[in-house]
Amino acid sequence: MDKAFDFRTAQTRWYETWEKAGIFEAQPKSGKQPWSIVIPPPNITGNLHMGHALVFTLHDVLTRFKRAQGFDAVWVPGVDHAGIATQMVVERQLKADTGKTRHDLSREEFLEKLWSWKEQNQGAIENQLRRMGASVDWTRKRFTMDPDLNKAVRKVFVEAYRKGLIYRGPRMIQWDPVSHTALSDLEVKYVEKQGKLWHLRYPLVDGGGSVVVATTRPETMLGDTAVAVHPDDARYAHLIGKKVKLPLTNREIPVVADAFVDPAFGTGCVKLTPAHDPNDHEAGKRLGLPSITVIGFDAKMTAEAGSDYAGLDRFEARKKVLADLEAQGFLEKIEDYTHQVSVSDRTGAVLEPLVSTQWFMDVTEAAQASLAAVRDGRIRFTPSHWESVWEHWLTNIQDWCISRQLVWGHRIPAYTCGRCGYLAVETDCPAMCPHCGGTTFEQDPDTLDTWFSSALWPFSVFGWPQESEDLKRYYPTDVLITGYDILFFWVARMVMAGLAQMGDVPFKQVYFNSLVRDAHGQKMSKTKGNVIDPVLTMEEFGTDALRFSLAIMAAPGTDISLSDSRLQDSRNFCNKFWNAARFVQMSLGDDVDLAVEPVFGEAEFWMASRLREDLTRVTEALETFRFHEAAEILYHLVWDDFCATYIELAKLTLQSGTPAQKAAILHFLDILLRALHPFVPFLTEEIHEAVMVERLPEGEPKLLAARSWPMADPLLQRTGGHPDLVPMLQEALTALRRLKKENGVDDAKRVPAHCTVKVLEPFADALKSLARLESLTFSEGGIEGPTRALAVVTGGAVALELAGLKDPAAERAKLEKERDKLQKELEGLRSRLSNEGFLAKAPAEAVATQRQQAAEKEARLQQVLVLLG
RNA sequence: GGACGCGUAGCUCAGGUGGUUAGAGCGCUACCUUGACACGGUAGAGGUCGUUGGUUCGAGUCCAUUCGCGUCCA
Repeated sequence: MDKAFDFRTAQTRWYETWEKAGIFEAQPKSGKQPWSIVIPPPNITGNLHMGHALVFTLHDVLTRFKRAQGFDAVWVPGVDHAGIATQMVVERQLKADTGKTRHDLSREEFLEKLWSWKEQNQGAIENQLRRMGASVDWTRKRFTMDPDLNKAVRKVFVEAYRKGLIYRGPRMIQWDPVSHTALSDLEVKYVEKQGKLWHLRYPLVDGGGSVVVATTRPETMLGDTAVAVHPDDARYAHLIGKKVKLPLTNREIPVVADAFVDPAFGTGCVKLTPAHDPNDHEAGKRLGLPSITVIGFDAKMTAEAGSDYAGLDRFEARKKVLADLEAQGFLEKIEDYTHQVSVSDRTGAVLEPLVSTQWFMDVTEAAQASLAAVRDGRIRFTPSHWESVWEHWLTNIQDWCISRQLVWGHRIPAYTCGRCGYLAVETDCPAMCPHCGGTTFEQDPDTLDTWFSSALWPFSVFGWPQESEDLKRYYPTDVLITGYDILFFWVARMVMAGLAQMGDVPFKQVYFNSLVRDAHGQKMSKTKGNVIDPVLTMEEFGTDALRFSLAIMAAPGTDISLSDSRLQDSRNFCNKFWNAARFVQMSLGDDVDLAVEPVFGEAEFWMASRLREDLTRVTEALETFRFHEAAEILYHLVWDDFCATYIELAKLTLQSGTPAQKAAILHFLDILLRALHPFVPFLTEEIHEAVMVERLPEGEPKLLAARSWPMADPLLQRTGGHPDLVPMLQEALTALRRLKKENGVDDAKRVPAHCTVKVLEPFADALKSLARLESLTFSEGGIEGPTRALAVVTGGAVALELAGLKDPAAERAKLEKERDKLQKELEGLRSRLSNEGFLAKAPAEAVATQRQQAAEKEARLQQVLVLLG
C-alpha cells in the first residue's frame, strides 16, 4: 500500500466495478425485505451543485446502510424535464445559433431541438451522480417525459377531469410576459423594490370637489372601474354612490365602499382595477364591477387603454400616463415608497396579474387528506417543525393553475372537435366526436406544469398505471430526502397524488436536508462568487472527503457551512484510516486471515467494547437520520480509539504474538471498513481490496459494497477483561508524558519511573515504550523522595525519577493546588448531597451519580494528601 | 403584518424528554522528522452558553421579556 491514500485513482476505479457486479440493482426475487427511495430528479438543464452533493450523499449513505443491513434496497434515479428552465435554455441557444425565436419554428421543429438538447445533456448530471458514488439502480432509471410516465400523467389528468377536480376557465393568474406563460402562485416571488407612490386626483362628476387615490402602478388607472373607500371611514361617507370622472379617459366610475380598503393606507381612497390586480379582482367580483383589460399578454397596452396608449409597453405607458396626468393637473404628489413586486421565480420577469383562460386543479380534498396523513403520523417529518408549515400552507391552499403556454412538457390531453367545438378530455385523441361524429380534432396546445408530473414520481417510476411487481413491492417508498424549498412544489403534491391515486402515502418519512453555505455561513451565489463546485472539490480533496464533510455537518435543521478546512480535515481522516489499514497490512503475515479465531487480551476486550457501543449508536443515529452524529462517532472511533489507543497497545503484541493474537486487529479493521463504507465508499473499497480480499472466509462477497453491516459480527459480542483498565492506562500514560514536559525532559530521553496503580502492572512494557521510560517499578501505597515529579491518577499516582529536579517546592505547590481544587469540588458535591430538596426530588440515579463522584474525588484527594505527607 | 428558525470557545458548528468541572473540528501555544500516518505525534491554553426576569433541589436545555440575524407566508 502507498504511504498516502490516493483518492484520484480510487474514485475512478470502483464505480464501474460495482455497477457491473449489479450490486446496486434491486432484487425483487430475493425474499429480502424491500426498502426503497426515489431520487429528487435533478433538472436536465442542471449541473451538480453542492445542494445535490449533499442530497445524494445522504441518499447514498442511507441506501448503502440499508443494503448492508440485508434489505433489498433500491434507489431509483432519474431526471426531470424542467419545463420553463429547459425551454429557456434551448430558446437562448436557438437565438445564439440562428438568430431565430421559437415562433419562427413550428411546434414540431422546436420540439425536435428540445429533444436533441435533452439527449445531449442528460448524461452530464448522470455522470456526476456516478462520480459521487451514488449507488442507484441504473436499470430503473426514469425521465419525467418517458412514454410510461406520460401515460401516467394523462391518466391522472383525465380521471381528475371526470371527477370535476380539473376544470378550465377564466381566472386571474400570474402571467409571465417574457416566457409568455401562466404561472402558479408558488412560482411567484416577491422582491422588494424602491418605487414611488403616486397620488392621483380624480374629480367628482357633480363638480363637488375630488378624491385623491394613491397607486404604485399609475398605468393601470386606464382600467379603473371604481374608487373604493372603507364603509366606516367618516371622511368619505358622503362620497359613496357618487361618481368621479376618470382622467385621460371619458369614463365615469363610481365611488364604492368595501371593507378591504385600509383607511390608513395613502389617502384611504383606492382605485380599483379589477383586470390587473388580484385584490381589486376579488373586490370587483364582490361589488359587481366591470373589468377592463388595458394590458395584454405581451405586456403592452391594449386598445381598451385608448388610442393614445395602445401598443405602448406597460412601463412606457406609465411614463406617458404620468406626464399626461401632470400636464392636466391630476398628479397630486409623489412619494418614495418601498413595495413588493411580483416576479417570476424562474425568469425574474415582472409578472402581470391577468384574467386568462387556463386549466386549474381543485385541491381542497387532496389538501385535507394530506393534512390528515401528517397529523396521524402516516408521514413523519424530520425536523418536525416543518409540520406546522405544512399545516399552515395546506389549510390556506388555492386552486392550482396547471397549464403552461410552453412546448416542453406533457401536452394537455384535451381535444376540441373541429366541427362542433366539443371538448373531449381523453388519454388519447378520440377517433370520432361523441357529440357530432366529427373526426378532426385539435389538441390543446398547452403543456402541464412540470410539478404535475413530478407529483406522480414515487409511483410512476415503478410503472404505474400498470400494476407492476415493482409497484407492489416498492410503493410506498420508505424515505424522501429533499430540500425544504420544495416542500409545497413537490412534497405536498406527491402526497396529494399518492393518496389520490394509490390510496396510500408516497413515503413514510421525509427528511429535509439543510442548505449548504460557504465558510462564513453565507448563501452561495454566482453573483457573490462564493460558489463551491462539488466537481472541483472532488478533484481537490476526494469524493470521500466531500461526502464525509457533508455528512458530518448534516445536523437536522441546521445549515451547513462548508469550508476548505473542513474538507481538509475529512481528507486527513481518510488518510489516517488508510494508514491504520496500511499498518495492519504491514504487521500481518499471510498466516493471519479472517478465518482465524482471535485470542483476546485486555486491549482487545476494550476495543471490542468500544466498537460494540459506538456501532450501536451509529446504527441508531442512521435510523433516525442523525447523519452528523453517525459520522462523528465513527471519526472518533477510528482516530482516537482504534488508531491512537488500540494500535499503540497492539504494537507490542504484533511484534511477537501468535497468529491468533494478531487476528484480532484484522477483525477490528474489517468491522470498521464495513461501518465506514456508506460514508466513504471509495476509500474503504480500496483498502478492502488491499487488505481483506485475500483474507476473507469462504463464501464472503469479494466486494465491500456487497458485504454486511457489522453489528452482527460475533467479535462484538465478546465481553471480558477489566473494563476500566485501558482508560486508566491512558490516564497514567498522559500523566507521565506531562511530567516529562513540565520538567523540561526531552521526549526521547529515557528516565526511570514509578507507579502505584498495581492493576496496570501487566501493561508495564506498553507504558515504558509509549512514555519512553528507562524503567518502571510498581508498588502500593505512597511515593516518597524529593527527586521525584509526582502526579495523581485514578487508582493511585505516578512519578518520574529526576535526579536534578529544579524546584521541589514547586512540585509541592502543584500538589497543594490540586488539593485545594479537589476540596472545593468536594464541598460542592457534599452540599448538594446534603440538600434535602435534591435528595427528595432528584431521581435515585442522579443521586447515585453524585455519590460516586464524591467517592472518586475523595479517593483522589486522599492520594494527594498521601503524596504531600 | 403573521409564522418559524438562529444567536454556545478566535472561526464554523454539535449539544433527543433539564442532572456532575459545557463538547468537536479548524485555528492558537510549546515540544517532537520515534519504522502506519507531518494529510502525523505529544502536552496544553481557551467559552458560563445574546439580554433581563421567572419556574425548579438543579437550566445552555423549560416559560416570559428584550436586542440582533435569517427564512417562509401575506
